[in-house]
Order: sequence, then C-alpha cells, then structure tokens
Amino acid sequence: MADAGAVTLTAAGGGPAPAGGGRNRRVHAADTVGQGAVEADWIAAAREMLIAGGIASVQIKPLAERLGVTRGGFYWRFRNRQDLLDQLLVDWEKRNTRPFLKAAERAGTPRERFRRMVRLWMDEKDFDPVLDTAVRHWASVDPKVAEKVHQADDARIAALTSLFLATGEEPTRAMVRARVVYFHQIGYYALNLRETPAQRRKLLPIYDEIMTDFRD
Amino acid sequence: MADAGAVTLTAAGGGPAPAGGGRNRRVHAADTVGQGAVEADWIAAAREMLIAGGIASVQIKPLAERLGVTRGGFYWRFRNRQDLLDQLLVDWEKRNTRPFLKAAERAGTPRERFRRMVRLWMDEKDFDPVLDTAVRHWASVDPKVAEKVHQADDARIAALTSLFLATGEEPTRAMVRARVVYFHQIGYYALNLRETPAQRRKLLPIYDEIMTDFRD
DNA sequence: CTCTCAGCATACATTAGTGTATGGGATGAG
DNA sequence: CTCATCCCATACACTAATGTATGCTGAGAG
Repeated sequence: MADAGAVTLTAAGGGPAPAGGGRNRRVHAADTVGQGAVEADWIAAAREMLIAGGIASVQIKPLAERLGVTRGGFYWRFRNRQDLLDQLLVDWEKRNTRPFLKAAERAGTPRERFRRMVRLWMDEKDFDPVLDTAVRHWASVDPKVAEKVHQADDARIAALTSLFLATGEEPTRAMVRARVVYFHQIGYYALNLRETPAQRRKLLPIYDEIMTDFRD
Repeated sequence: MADAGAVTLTAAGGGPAPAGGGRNRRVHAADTVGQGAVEADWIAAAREMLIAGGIASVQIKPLAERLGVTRGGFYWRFRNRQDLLDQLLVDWEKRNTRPFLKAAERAGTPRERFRRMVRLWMDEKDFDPVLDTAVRHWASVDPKVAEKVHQADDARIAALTSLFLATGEEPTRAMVRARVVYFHQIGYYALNLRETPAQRRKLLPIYDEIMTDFRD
C-alpha cells in the first residue's frame, strides 16, 4: 500500500497528506523538529502498545493520552486507525528485516557472517526480537500482515541458506541448517524467556557446536 | 483457578453452577447427550475462534450465531466471558501439555522416545500445534495465561532434557539439545508455513541427523 | 392436566471504541 | 494589526460489545 518510496529515518518526511480537505499547499520547514506529537511519535507509541498488548490494544485514545493530546490530534496526522497500522508495519520492515539482511550479507567467511547474525540477535540493538514477535502475533489475525511477514521470513531463511551454502554444504542440508537456526531463534523469542544476557552467552559455544559445523 | 479436580474428557461434568439465582438442585441424567449447545460446544467454538482470529475475536455473539442460539444461552452456561476463557485455557492444558509429557515419558530407548515426539508433532492428532501457537499469542497479552504457558514450556523442556540425558549426554549439552529441538518446533509453527506432510517427511532424516546424535 | 425447571429468546442499560464536524488558540507572514 | 494556517480540543453520531432482567417454550414428574 502507499508508495513508501523515499522514506527517510526521520519518518516525518513526505508522509500522507493531512486528512482534512485538500487545503494544504505549503509545508513549513520547521515541520520535523517535533515540539508536539509528530507522526513518528504516534508510530513509536503504537509500536510500544503493539508489543505490550497486541494489535487490538493499539487504540487511539490510549495513544493520545500517552502523548498528552486528544484524539483530535490523531485525526489531523492520520486518516484513520488503519492508516496508522499500515505505517506501523512499514516501520517494522525498516527496523527489522533490513538490518537482518544486511547482517547476513555475503561479505566475510561463513563463520564471520554467522557471528554477525548472533550479535544482531543478542545485542537487540539494530534488531528488535520482541517487536518481531509482536508483529508475528499481529500477522496471525491479519492476512495482509501475514503476507508481509511471510515474505520477510522467506528472505531471511534464504540469506541464512546462502551462508551455509558458502561452507560447502549441499543445498538441502544448507537449507535445513538455516531453518534449524532461524526457527530456533523465532521459537526462543516466542517463548519469551527472561534470561540474562550472561546466561545466554554462557550457552553460546554449545549452541554453536550443535547448530553449525564450520570447517574454516 | 477453580479446582479442576476430577475433570473428564466429556467436559460436561461438574462445571460451574449456572449463573442465575441459586435455584438449581437437581441435575438431569441426560445432561451430557448434547442436543442443544452444551458447555463443550461453546469451548470448542471458542477454541476455533481463538485459532482463527486471536483471543480478541472470541466474542459471545459470533459464538452464539455459530452455535445457532442467542447470547442468552451463553449466560446460562457461563458466568461471563472470562469464565469461558478460563475454561478454554484448561481445555488447552488437557489437550496439549498432557499428551506432550506422555509422549516424552521414560519408556523406551532415547531414539524411541524421540520418535514418539516427532510423531506427536507431525501427526497433529493428539497434539494441536496451531492451538498451541494461538494460546502463545494469547499469552502475550494476558499475564495469567503467560504464566500457565511458561509452566508448560518448562515442563516440556525438562521432559526433552531427560530424553537427551538418557543418551549419556552431559547435563548442559542435554539441556541445549532439548532447547534446540523445542525452540525449533515452536518456531516452525510460529512461522505458520504451509508445507505438505510429504515435504516435511522428506526433510526429517536431515533434521534428525543435525539435531540429534544418537549412538544406540 | 398442571407445575416446575432447564434452556434459550428478547429487551434494556452501560460502556467503549471509531470517525466527523467544528471551534479555538498560537504563530509567523504581510 | 490582520489574517491564514497549523494543530489540537470539544462535541456529536454511530456502532458494537458486555452484562442483566425478564419473558417464553417444551419436556418430564406428579
């Protein structure tokens, strides 16, 4: 939906036109500074609500209260609730799938590439697993979201498969290894275990040994 | 909550008292035959709605329409919506965690025990992975459900760990192997891939080789 | 036949969410 | 100062969900 062409990380760029009439011709230069509640603020609040309570809890009044305004402000920035949800999904794609594919890119040895993936997952900085899980739950009740998530999963599994292919593994085995690693990762966050990073790091070498078979 | 003591699989036994006044003293013997919509019917319909549309879509009017009655019938059988949801969670525990633990029990060699687990997952008869995933999504928005799911996960991982311990693996490695297997399984169903059983069976030996290391 | 009660239908009250129409304050241009 | 416009507040209409109170019907007991 929408064009989503030249989106920038400031996220307040050329978004959708205000809802009112069609009476907006000039956009102020001081539009992105954000003293009030700009679009990015609404989306960020929506993202946190999605994580905390699921997509059904992403409602306009709670978001408005959180941002210190009333619902009137929302309908100035967005056409309706679905408009916000659409942008929330685009926000997820930018945040998660892009860093994932970048971390899995072909540069380096398979071992280095795998290390980048593990760091991505464990640091939880450039990639937000909790958001990923929340979007996955959202997908289970919205076919359009499910389609997007499905495409992201395919791309991620393909990236991991190419990683294992580079180790000299035969195609089917490389794909199965990719799936074991990826499904394990998705499952881990689906369980929502509250382990400390220290505990996870301690088990890392054993995971490495069981799930991979690097020879370089 | 409730006692959940002597629950039977007919599920229409000594459930909660009707909501009305306190004017029920005698229960007819022909209570469980089910010509209308007995409690089990409501729970079954609720389960299917949970799977199809998430916990927020488990609403009384759609369920009533599906069963061919009006909401009045619901409030005869259940105190309120939460009462239904509580029983739905008990229903899940009976359906999924019990068969899981039974399949993982100590009888047989580790290889046999593992085979039982794989059959349980792939047959999807005594264990319903789609229901399991739906309950997991439910847990993400309801702390009480999350607690129950967490306990179930712990029990299941412990059962798998004991399986790998029986192969002679050292404790930490056995636990990691159990987690790789279990997380992988949860992740697989979280992705909601629509593979044919034939495709899955084809990959089974490779999974077996990668995820286990049996020596018997 | 009558009475009772299980099982549901119907009607009402309440709450809560969305979307729209409109008013009003602040701010910069002229 | 005037005016336009961004941005939000307020008020209204509408829909839909829950829970409750009450009416109705059919079947078995006597």
